[in-house]
Amino acid sequence: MIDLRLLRDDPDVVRASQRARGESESSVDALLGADEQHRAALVRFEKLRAEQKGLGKQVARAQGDEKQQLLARTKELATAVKAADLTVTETADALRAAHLAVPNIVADGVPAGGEDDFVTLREVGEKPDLPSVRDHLELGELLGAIDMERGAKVSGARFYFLRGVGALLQLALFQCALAQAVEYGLTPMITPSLVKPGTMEGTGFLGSHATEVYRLEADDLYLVGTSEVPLAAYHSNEILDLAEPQRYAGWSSCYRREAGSYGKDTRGIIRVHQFDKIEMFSYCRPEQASDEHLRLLAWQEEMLGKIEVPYRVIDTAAGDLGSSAARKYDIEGWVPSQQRYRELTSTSNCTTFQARRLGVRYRGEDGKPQVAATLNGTLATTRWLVAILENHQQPDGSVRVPKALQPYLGRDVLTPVRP
RNA sequence: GGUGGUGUGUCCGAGCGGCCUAAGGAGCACGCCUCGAAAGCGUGUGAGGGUUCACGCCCUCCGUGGGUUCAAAUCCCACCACCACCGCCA
Repeated sequence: MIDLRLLRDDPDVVRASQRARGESESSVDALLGADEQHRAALVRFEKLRAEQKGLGKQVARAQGDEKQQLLARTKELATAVKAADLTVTETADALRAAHLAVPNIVADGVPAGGEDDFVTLREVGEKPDLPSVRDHLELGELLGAIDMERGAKVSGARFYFLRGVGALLQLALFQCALAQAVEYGLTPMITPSLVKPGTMEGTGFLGSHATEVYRLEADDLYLVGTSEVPLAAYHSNEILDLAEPQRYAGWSSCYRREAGSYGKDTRGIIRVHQFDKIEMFSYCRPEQASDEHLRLLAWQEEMLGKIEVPYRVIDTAAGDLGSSAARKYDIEGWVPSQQRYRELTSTSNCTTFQARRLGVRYRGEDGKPQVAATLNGTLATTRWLVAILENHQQPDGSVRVPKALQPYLGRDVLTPVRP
């Protein structure tokens, strides 16, 4: 949710942000109107309520006839108060709905436009020169590392088994990532994969992402699509000490319905219903957020360096940000079989947008609670295996293990289990 | 799954229809005392919102959501969490 005070003081900033996203400005005016109506309703209610409380005290003291007269008046008042209260509730609900409909204000410097209007900040690493290219699934099958066929037999399309060196490789990658996180002072976390509706809603994933989310109807719980959800809600309705940013690295399985992506990336483990991920999450003061964002990005690049995969860093355009983010950087790794870059990480600066909804605050210099800023960024996912396998493949189908992962895997090359 | 109990401010804890504008204590902050400290004494001590140029005034919040009443922390209903015991499973 955006800051309503900012909206009242400077609605044009919000309108400009909407234009950059390619979204309608009418939602801004709807929010302004809802805010005004709500405040008017509040004033009316509070006036009546104050009168009711005052009279209530007189009733308590009065006797006989006087009491009866007072009771007659307070009865009328009670009806009026009830009606005014109902109006407050209604306008509050309308305000909330209008509030939720306005996405975060785009940060200065974010490229305008849609999905294809990103700006490439840099390209790093040498693309491998491969005489013949096997894709990750072919390699995964040769190595006995990925079993899509049985994934489909057991669970359906877009499910898979990681087996043998595949399972070990993922664990090695994740342990490596977690070790880096710990080295930089992040608190490692293993988080719940099922969350309550309020948690899912509070983190903003029931908005435009709603169709992406698995819901367990019998228990009214949701499967998370990222540990960002439990990590963001972890400190909800708390007042934190943010002298230093509080940083976490959450390890969880992630579940996505991938509705509307029929036919896209149907081969292999690039787009699947379930995968694992280590997600960094940071709570900090708003004025530190953009520095913190670059810090998360640097840590992601360090991890990419460790798996020795060529990548590019892109500054996502406003129209492709998602509602919570003010700015988003993606790192895309080179996928030789597709001769293009594919998203491996994403880091978002949500400024105060997410924290406001979740009630995450800190004490400012004056001791008053202020809304915190939140940021998140990927540190490793199952999809990285695609880039690792393909970029380090050798003509015989074996795969070189990046140096940084060797200690965690206990070997420097993965060899086919069948020719 | 069943039965019973509990849920109050930073914490402990009283309150069980109307001076609750939430007692009392602890903690914390400041001040006095002191060479300094402890003890003691005094003062203050939550969040959100509305309104106002401002001082201030007002409203909401006693697990959550409903309800009863002129009036709810207090009564009723539902839900949630925690504790205890029983059952079941490992």
